[in-house]
Amino acid sequence: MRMSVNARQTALYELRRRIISGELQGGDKLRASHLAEDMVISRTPISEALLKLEAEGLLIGDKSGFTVRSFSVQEVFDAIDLRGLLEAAAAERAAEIGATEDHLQRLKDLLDEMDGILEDKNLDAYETLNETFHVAVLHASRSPILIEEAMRSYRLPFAGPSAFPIKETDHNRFHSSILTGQEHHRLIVEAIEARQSARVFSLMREHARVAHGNVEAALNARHATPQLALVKDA
Amino acid sequence: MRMSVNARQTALYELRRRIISGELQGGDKLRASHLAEDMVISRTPISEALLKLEAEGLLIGDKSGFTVRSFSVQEVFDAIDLRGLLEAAAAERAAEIGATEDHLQRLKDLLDEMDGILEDKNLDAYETLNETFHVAVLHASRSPILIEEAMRSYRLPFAGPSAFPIKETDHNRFHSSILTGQEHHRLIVEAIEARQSARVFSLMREHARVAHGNVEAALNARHATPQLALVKDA
DNA sequence: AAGTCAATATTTGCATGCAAAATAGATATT
DNA sequence: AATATCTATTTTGCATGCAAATATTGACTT
Repeated sequence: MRMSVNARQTALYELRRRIISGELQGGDKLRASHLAEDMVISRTPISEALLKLEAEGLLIGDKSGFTVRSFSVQEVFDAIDLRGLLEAAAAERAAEIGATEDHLQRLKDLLDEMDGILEDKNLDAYETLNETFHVAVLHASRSPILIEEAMRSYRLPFAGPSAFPIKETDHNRFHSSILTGQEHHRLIVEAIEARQSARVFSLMREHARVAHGNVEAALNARHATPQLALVKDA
Repeated sequence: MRMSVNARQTALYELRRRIISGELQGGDKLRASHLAEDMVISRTPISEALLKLEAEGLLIGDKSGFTVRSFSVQEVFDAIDLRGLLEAAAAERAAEIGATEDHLQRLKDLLDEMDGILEDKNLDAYETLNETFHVAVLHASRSPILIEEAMRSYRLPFAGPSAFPIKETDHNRFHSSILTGQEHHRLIVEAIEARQSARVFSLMREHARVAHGNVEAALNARHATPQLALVKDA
């Protein structure tokens, strides 16, 4: 069961995995003592992990004990929009201060690479690269505060830019939402380069909303998508 | 030294206090063992507090040990703008969905109360009420995700809506920035009531920027303002 | 059946012990 | 003087023990 060298990491990663994989359901009460026994480590690193995951927003710590948080559909949408908002602010800032040559080149390279991947229909690889692209936009803002906070918003398993809950269930929709997304990416880089800060703000914010439709589709399909394990049905 | 009933709270609050008050300087390395001895509690609750404060952004946890984080002036501005952005999103949402009668009434009551306080020149009380008002705007959004995240942005001692670093040093400026702020508040409530979401977004975002000037003034005055203790000079 | 309360069993909060890691100090080497 | 090497000291990571807090059971009452 032990997954990494030290107990602290074991506790944090394994616990997070269990939560976002759906192995632990929203509402489940967590017993530090039981978890410790289960992972064959002591309770000390477990408590620490519980505290961290509470700060991350995956657990709710009422007095005496932690409970796995569950999210309403509206909260899922809000978390996605929040990510869009923060990314939009970063893109806006990048346009305002002007992206460095390096940052701009990196964005263009990523665009090209993603184009290549789309031609090969290698959709799995796109998922990863998509997140890389989003992070590259954040970095173009050169604002540690914005970068930090936007990346924090990625932690909820359904909110990050690489969350495609329909990947398994609806291949067509997945493919077409990727095509739309890639179109957005191109416009976003273009707007940053042209220093159109207001425009890139709108573009980026809207770009995140592509995910709304996907979440809805996945929920209708009622397939047990791990990324939506924490979504409570109405 | 022990300040509250249980050691966990003692550790967290006391440690946070020491950081925000400037008692601990940016860059200082924290020794759990020393802190524990100093607060007459064991190292366990100290470690937990360190972890929490790292998640809060006040500490940086490099391998083996925590260091008090310090912020550049630009980072202070960015943190203020981030708060403004999140509050703006909440106000926008409130306008979009329409604030409930209760929320709107609460906002108006707070406006009146603040007016009264300004007439009495009771500026200290204004500080608290100002934050209450901002929180009331957040709640009008009825979005737990937004509320949570915006309030999180208040934690940095210079970023929250009740941070007036010039309160002590420049009474005139303090007073006039409050008057401007109160003007904004009125427009913000008006815009929420009129469901003018785009307008209230701009208003709220700009409202946070009042704080920029105050920070600059306080830094120029070079008085040791505790709220700016973590700001590293260029 | 539902509520009350005592008795019991779990579970947590927190101190502490100890091995391992990190840091600081001292001494030698270039 | 700067660098490297070894040693002594401090500090951390984590397990564990124990009292206090919490949850659970079940008998008893309404």
